[in-house]
Amino acid sequence: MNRPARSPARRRHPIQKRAQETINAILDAVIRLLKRSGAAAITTNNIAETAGVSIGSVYQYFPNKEAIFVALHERQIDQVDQVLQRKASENTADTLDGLVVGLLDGMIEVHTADPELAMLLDSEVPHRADKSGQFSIRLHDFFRKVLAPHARSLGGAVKLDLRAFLFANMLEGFGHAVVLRRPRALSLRSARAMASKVILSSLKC
Amino acid sequence: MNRPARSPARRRHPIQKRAQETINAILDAVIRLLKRSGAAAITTNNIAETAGVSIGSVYQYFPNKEAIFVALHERQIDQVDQVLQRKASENTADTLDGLVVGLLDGMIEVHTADPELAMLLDSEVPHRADKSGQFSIRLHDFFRKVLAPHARSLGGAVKLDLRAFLFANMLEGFGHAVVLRRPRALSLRSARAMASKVILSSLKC
Amino acid sequence: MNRPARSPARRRHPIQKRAQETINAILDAVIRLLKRSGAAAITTNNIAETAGVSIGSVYQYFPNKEAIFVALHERQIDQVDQVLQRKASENTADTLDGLVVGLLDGMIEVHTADPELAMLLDSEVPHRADKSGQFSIRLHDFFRKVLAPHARSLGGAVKLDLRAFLFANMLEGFGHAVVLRRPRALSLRSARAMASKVILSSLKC
Amino acid sequence: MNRPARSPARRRHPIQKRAQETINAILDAVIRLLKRSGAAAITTNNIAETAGVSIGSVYQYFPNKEAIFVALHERQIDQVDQVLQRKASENTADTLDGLVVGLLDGMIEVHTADPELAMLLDSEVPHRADKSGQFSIRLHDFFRKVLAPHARSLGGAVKLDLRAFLFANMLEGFGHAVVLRRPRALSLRSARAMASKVILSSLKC
DNA sequence: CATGAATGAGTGTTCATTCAT
DNA sequence: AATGAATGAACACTCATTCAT
Repeated sequence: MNRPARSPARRRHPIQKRAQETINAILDAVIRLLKRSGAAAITTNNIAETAGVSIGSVYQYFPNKEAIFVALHERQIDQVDQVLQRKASENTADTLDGLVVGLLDGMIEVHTADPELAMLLDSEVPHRADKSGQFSIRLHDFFRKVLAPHARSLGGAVKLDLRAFLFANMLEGFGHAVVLRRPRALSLRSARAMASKVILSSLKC
Repeated sequence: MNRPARSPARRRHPIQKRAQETINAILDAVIRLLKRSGAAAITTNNIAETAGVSIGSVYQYFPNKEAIFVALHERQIDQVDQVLQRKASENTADTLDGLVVGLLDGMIEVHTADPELAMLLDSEVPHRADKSGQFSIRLHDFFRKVLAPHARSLGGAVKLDLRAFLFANMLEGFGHAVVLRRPRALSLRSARAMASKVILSSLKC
Repeated sequence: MNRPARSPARRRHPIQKRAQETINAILDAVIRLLKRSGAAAITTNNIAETAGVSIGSVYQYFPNKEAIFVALHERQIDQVDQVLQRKASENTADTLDGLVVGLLDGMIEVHTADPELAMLLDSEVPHRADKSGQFSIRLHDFFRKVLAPHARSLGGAVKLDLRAFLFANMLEGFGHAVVLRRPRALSLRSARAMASKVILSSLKC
Repeated sequence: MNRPARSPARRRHPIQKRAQETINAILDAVIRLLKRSGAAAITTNNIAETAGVSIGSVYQYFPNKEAIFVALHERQIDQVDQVLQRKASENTADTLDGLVVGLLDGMIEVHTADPELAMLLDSEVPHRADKSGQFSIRLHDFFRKVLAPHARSLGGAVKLDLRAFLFANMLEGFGHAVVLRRPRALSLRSARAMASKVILSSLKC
C-alpha cells in the first residue's frame, strides 16, 4: 500500500521529534473533542487548548483547519495500512484461507481498538469524497498485490482484479459491521466466523 | 420498514400541500448547493435564496440548520425505503434468488439515479452517527421480515437473524460500491452479476 | 390628575367593548410574559399568542411594539391615578395628617396589590425618559392641588410648590421602598408608620 | 461598601492595564451611543465600532450583550461607592449633621456630574430587578455602618437599622429628584437645603 | 519558534411587520 | 375584522486566521 508523495498540506517536514509530538497532540486533541463534544465543538482554538499548545503553534504545522482533518484521516489510514501490511507479511507463506482470515482479523482489530473513533471519523469529520475514494482504491491495489500469489486458486489472472475489488469492499464493510453494527444477539466470535466463511466462499464462487 | 414516530425536529406539522412543497424546495436547494459549490457554500441564507423562499420561511419549517440536514437524510432514507418496499412486493411470490436480485437491483437503482448525491450526502453532509446506525438497524429489521418466508431455504429460523444482518450489510455495501467505487475496467452489468452471485452464495453457505 | 389628550399612538378609538377587552388581553399578556419569562421573552408574536389573539389583531390596535409598552405604562398610571383620586376624595374633609396618611396608604395599596409588577414595569419595560418624567410632573401637579386647601398649615402659598414636590417624591419613593425593599426585620405595619411620621414631619419642618 | 466576589460575567480577568482600558472604552462607547442615538442604536457591532475595537475584542471581554449592560451598571455603582466612601471618610470625625449633609452632597455630586447619564442608565439600559435591589441593599448596609458611631444620637442601636433603611431610600430618592426632576422654579441650592433639612429631621423624629 | 490578543468577514437566527385570504 | 404565513432587515455572536511581541 504505497503512500502517494507526501501531501503539500503539511507545512514543514517534521524532522524534529518535538514537532511530530506536537502534531500528534493536535490530532489527538481533535479526537478527544470529537468524542467528548461532537463535531460542533471542533474549533481551531479548541483544538489548540485541548492539545495544550497555542493556536499559533497549530498554524505552525497546519496551513488551515481542513489540513488538520486531512492529516487525521491520513494518520488513521496509515494505521490501517500498517496493520494490514503486518497481517499480510505474517500470513504470506500461508494458504489463501489463512491470508484472508488474517486480513479480516486485522480489519476487526483496527476497529475493535477504538470502535467509536472509526465511526466518528467517518460520519462527523468532513472528508472530501475523493479522499475516501483514494482510500478504497489504495485498498483495492493492495489486495490485488496480496492476492496475486494465489491467482491460480482464484480462477486466473483475469478475475484477480474482480476478486480484489470484491475483497476490498467486503473487508471494509465487514470490518465496520462486525464491530459496530452487530446485533446484540450475535457474538463477535461468531460474527467473525460468519464473515470469514462468507468472504472465502465469495472469493471462490 | 416502518418509520418511527415523526421526529420533533420539524417545527410545524405540514398538513398543507403548500408547506410540503416548501420543505421539498428547501431540501432540493441544499442538494443543488452541495453539487454546485460544496458543503462550504451551504448557509441558511443561501439555502433560502436558492429555494426561492425567505430565510424566515426556512425557520418556519426547521428549527435550525442541523434539522435541515436531518430532514434531508430522512427523505433520502424514505426514498430508499420506498424502492425496497416496492421491489420486495414485486418479488414477494418469487424464489429467494429472485427476491435477492430484485432487492440488489433496487439498491443499485437508488444509487444510479444520482450517484453524486449519494456520495455527497454521505461524505459532506454532517450526519450524527446514531442516525446512520438507526438506518442500518431498520434495514436489518426490514430484511428479517422480507426473508422470513424463505426461512427454510436459509437453514431455519435460527439463522434468519444472522442472514438478515449479513444481507443488510452486503446490500448496503455493494449498492454503494458497485455504482460508486467500481474500477473502470468493470462494467455495471458484470459488477451487478458478481454482486448477486456473491450475495446469494453467502446467504446459503 | 387630568390625563393629557389621548395619545395618537392607539390606532382606533375603542368604542366597542370587545375592542377594549382585546386591548386589555394584550396588555395582560405582556405582564404575564414579563413575570413568567422576563423582558427577553416579550415579542409581538409571543404577546399575540399569550393574549389568545392573532398577531394581525395586535396590529389592529397598536401601530407598533413600542405603543404596547406606552399603553401598558399608561394603564398602570391610570390605576395609580384612580387610587389616589379616591383616597384624596375620601379624606378631603380631613385634616392634613389624615390626608397624607390616606395618600400614603393609597400608594402602598397600589404596590401591595402586585409588588412584582411595579418593579418589573419599572426595571424591564422600556420607558422613554420623558414619559416617567411626565408621570412625576403629573404627580407633582396633583399633590399641589390636593395640598392647596392646607396651604396655611404648610407655611403659606409660597412654599406650597416646594412641599408638593417633596411630597410627590417621598410618596413615590416610600411607596416602592416600603413594599419592595423593606428589610425582612421590618414589618409592613411599622414601615408604614415610620414613613407617615417622616413624611408629616418633613412637610412641616 | 464591600463589593461581592467579582461576577463571572466577565470572560477574562483583566490583569493587564491594556485590558481594563479596552473594557472602559467599550462601556464608554455604550454611553456615547445611548446619549447620541438612544437605546435602539446600541448593537454590539455599533459598540465595537464606537469603542474603536473589533467586535471580536468585545466578545473577548464580555460573554454577551447583556453582560456589557451589567458591567456598565456595576461601574456606575462603583463610582457612587467611591464618592460616598470618600464623603464618609471626610466627615467621619464630624457631627451627624455634617456627615449626613456630606453624604447628600455626594449623592447630588454623582448625579450632577452627568445628569443625563444617570437618567438614561435608569430608564433605557435594561437592568435585572435584583441588581438594583442589591444596590439598595448595599447602600442600606453601608449606611448602617456609617451611622453606627452616631447610634446614641439616633435613639439607640435598636432603631439604627430603621434609620439606615430610611436614610438609604431618602438619599437615593432625593439624589435623583433634586437633580433630575426638580421643578424649574426651584434652584439646586434651595432644593439641596430643603432635602438636607428634611433628611435630618427625619432621622431624628 | 511560541504565544495569544486581536481581527472582522461571515453565520445562524430572530422578530417586528405586512398583506393576501 | 380577524388570521397567520410569509417576509427580510437587522442582529448577536463565532471562529479561522494573523501578527506583534
